[in-house]
Amino acid sequence: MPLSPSFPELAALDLYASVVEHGSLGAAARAHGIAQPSASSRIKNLERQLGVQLLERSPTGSKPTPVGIVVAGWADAILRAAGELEAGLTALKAEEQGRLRIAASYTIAEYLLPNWLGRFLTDHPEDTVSLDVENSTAVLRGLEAGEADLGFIESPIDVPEMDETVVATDRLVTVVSPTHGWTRTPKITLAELAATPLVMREEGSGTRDALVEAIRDAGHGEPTSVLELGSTSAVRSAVITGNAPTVISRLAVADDLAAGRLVEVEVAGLEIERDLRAVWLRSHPLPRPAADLLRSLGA
Amino acid sequence: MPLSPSFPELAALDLYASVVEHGSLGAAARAHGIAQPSASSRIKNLERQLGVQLLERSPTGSKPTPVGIVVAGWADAILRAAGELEAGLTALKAEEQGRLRIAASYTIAEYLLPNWLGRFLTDHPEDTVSLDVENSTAVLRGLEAGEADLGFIESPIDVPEMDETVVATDRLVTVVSPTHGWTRTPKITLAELAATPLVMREEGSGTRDALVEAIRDAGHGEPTSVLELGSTSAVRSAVITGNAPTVISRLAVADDLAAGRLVEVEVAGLEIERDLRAVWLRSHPLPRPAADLLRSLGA
DNA sequence: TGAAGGTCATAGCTCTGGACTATGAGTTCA
DNA sequence: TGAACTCATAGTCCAGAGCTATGACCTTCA
Repeated sequence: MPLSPSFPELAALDLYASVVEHGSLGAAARAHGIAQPSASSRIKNLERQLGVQLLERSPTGSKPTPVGIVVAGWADAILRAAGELEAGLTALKAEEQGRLRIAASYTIAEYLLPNWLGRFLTDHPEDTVSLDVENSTAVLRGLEAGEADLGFIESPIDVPEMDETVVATDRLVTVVSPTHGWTRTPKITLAELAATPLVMREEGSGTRDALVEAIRDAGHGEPTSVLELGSTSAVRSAVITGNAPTVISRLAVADDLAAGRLVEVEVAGLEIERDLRAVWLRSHPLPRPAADLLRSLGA
Repeated sequence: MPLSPSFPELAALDLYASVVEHGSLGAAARAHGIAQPSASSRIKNLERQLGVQLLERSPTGSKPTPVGIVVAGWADAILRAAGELEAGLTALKAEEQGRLRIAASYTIAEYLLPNWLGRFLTDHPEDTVSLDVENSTAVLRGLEAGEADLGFIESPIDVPEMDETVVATDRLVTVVSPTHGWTRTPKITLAELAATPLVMREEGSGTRDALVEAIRDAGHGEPTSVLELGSTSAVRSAVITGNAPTVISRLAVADDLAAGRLVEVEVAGLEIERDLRAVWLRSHPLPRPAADLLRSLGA
């Protein structure tokens, strides 16, 4: 569902955040490299679009109104998400040219790398990072071919000439919307899960394969799907607004769980964990930026 | 720090998300009520701004490229945050006119209510909600004066004529950036925390008071601050980019913890929990929309 | 095979809206 | 009292995004 057509633009929210931070329209204008009257009119326009007054203007500066404070918090969340896109994209765009060349699988690239890179680039402004998103085998191939310095993958490797270290853990979790009956049950059995139609990814997805295998190994046959969707975020949305459970990467729903949009359900006997690993060629000493990045991950 | 000046606008990201969802530019254009060539040029412009090709166009439709898939995920996170602002603001704007009138404290209004309301309004499109953001005493006063049907507060109440139910729990957590030494220590003592300069809110903030009290009660004197900031999000940012710990509401940093931008540190003997409660006047039967909302929270 | 119904891109026109400069009014402070 | 801030208004200008019309390409089906 598209946003309302009169929803303010990112540039306006960004400017507003700066006004709150600096305490004046003029200072925010300077920070954004625009003229003060432009800032003034942009904020006025923002208030018109949102339909509320955000600022108390005075000859000594501008302070957010009570409503403005709440809006500033929400705007901050949007801008943070935008900052991640920017950080991630910078690396994606750098392609082969970065000083630190990373190859990573989808899940890691989407949910973890933008943060890691953002932090890394703040600490090491002189470095540049390039990112390639591929599946695990392609990541390993890229390392062997010398096209990447550091790889991030989701499965254990079996390659003697590579070193590895675990940098994070992912787990498949069973989640439902907060109104679902399972939120009031202490623990679901694997048989119950297997008997319940789920929202699922299409066939061939790694997540789906792992779940099917776990249920089959436990002797409960095949899980059935009530809906099959082509992307993780489509599955998320369907579960939030619908009434069917799904089994999904915890990374993909971490913020939904934190915010209460989704609730995790414990399933007895279902424990699908995977370590997320950094890998690199043992024969080459780890380049300095790569070692710095690993260190900043606490690895 | 402002976003890059050529950062794409929300409208463009929103349109792109629709293209990925519908599989064609024309269909997305229809969903947004614009002409197909406008969508075409907007997406082309988006690709120019981001500097990457997002779509594989063909006479049968458009599919995201590998890069496009990753970008779609990031864009989705931005749009979700924008949706929350929209949901929250709709209620704020409704002021006194909503059928369900809510009064809530800042923390709940900022971090929880947009979700709750978004879900509630999806399930009950015929209802309207108005929201007032105030401190706890004002919330109770609003209920007594009949200006609100349902209140949300962070402290226990002591008013016999009110009913209440716990809808969520907040906890003050000690957090540091992932590079901080404490991430490698099993457990910090309260004395250590008290002896370490912290990033803090200004004096008078509820969070700060609770912490000071806990440390004083344990006989460790007064905590010191290395930096005092006026808003929760400013504290968050300072801890993420800096090297000092803070003690902060878990709700405010839930996504940072999930994404690894911040790490929680356990402090022996520091356990500051508060139940977040819905409250209402016992004398009035809870209006139907209010009861619906509480039910959708699982309360 | 050819017409119908999809896809997307290009061309050319229109006009809105945001940016700028210049100015003025209000407040604080030395 | 004047300098140095604050913000708002007025007037001008032009880039950019929207629209319609059209054409090329592909698939489907009678």
